[in-house]
Amino acid sequence: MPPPPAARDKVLDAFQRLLIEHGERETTLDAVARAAGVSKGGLIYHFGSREALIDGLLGRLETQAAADVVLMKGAPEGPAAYYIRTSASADTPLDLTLVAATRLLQRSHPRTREVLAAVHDRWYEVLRAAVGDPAVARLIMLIGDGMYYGATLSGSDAAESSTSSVPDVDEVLRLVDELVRSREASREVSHGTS
Amino acid sequence: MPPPPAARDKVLDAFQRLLIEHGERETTLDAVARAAGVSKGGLIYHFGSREALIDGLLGRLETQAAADVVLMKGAPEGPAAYYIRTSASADTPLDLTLVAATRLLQRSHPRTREVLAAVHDRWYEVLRAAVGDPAVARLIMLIGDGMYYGATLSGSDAAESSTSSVPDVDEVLRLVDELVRSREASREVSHGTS
DNA sequence: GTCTATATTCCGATAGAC
DNA sequence: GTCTATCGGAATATAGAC
Repeated sequence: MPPPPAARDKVLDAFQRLLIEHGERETTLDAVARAAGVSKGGLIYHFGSREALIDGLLGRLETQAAADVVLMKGAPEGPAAYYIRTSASADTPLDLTLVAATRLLQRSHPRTREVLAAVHDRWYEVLRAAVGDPAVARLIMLIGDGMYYGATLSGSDAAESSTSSVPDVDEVLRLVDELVRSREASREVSHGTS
Repeated sequence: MPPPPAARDKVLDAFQRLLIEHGERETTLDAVARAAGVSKGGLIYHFGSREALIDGLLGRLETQAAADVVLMKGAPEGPAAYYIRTSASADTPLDLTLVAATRLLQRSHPRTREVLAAVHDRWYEVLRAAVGDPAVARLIMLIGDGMYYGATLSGSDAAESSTSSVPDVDEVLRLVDELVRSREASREVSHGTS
């Protein structure tokens, strides 16, 4: 398999960047082509339509997410800490693709939502296998998702939150660890009950 | 003060609905006017431009959020449980406005992000005042935000999650309660240390 | 493969009747 | 206050040269 054409990736990069910085409305084929440094005709050669561009973005998301699941499973600090820590940042290639895809969310267009939900579910499966308790696994997902949401609210420049409602990652990890240990302790007391 | 004109609210309702169901791109002035049952000229009379429509939406969000803060402070189950519980649903008037505003998020347009961040910060202040520990308050916010994010991923129709990664609200509340009590216990042991 | 030029549809906003 | 009609510009997509 030959190396993938660089132009395709440049176009997808520009597509993502425009979605994040200027929203769906201003992300026209013209603007994407200009930002990618190609002509509109050149863009259309790689992605035959606007829909094809979205498909390309979702395909990239699935690839990057699959690679992330591998990293997550093998993370030295464990999948839970890995998930929370990576959810706090918003500047890795996967983060950019994820935020860009979120900008395309809408009810009448199920594909984007389906891919996002599928990726989400795969992360959950890894978490569930790592921590025994499904309820705790779900809670860890919620915390990670909350950090991800907060990262999209602040403008990735950081250091501009009005109050100190932005949490520190290590602080969060400490609390989660505390909860997990508290749960294990309470299970030892009444092992197998109810 | 006379009762506010019904047409304005009908237009804002349609604006929100279209943003949520069809995204920013398809939410044109034409489509909003049609969905609201008025003509384009009639819409423009109330909102002189597209920007004015967005301002109207953000103004409504601030009003509804302020009312929600009052309810949150006086909630019988406490602000923390109230916040988590309301974050799980996505069909109250406030939820609709919030999700619609989220569809307008983009870096180059700071106003939407500022309003969303300000609302977020006010909720945090109530939480912080209710639970003593700021770290726990931040964690509760994260969990609520995570539930909100999950609610936007599933298509509000519910009952269609591929795996069982969607958490139950009461289960989450139980875990949070467990963490709060575990924290209080550990503080009694070493009160005021480090 | 990448470009320019063009066809067609549609959007936001204005003008002005009622 | 609410409507119809319309202008200027922009968006998607196609045709075809290089």
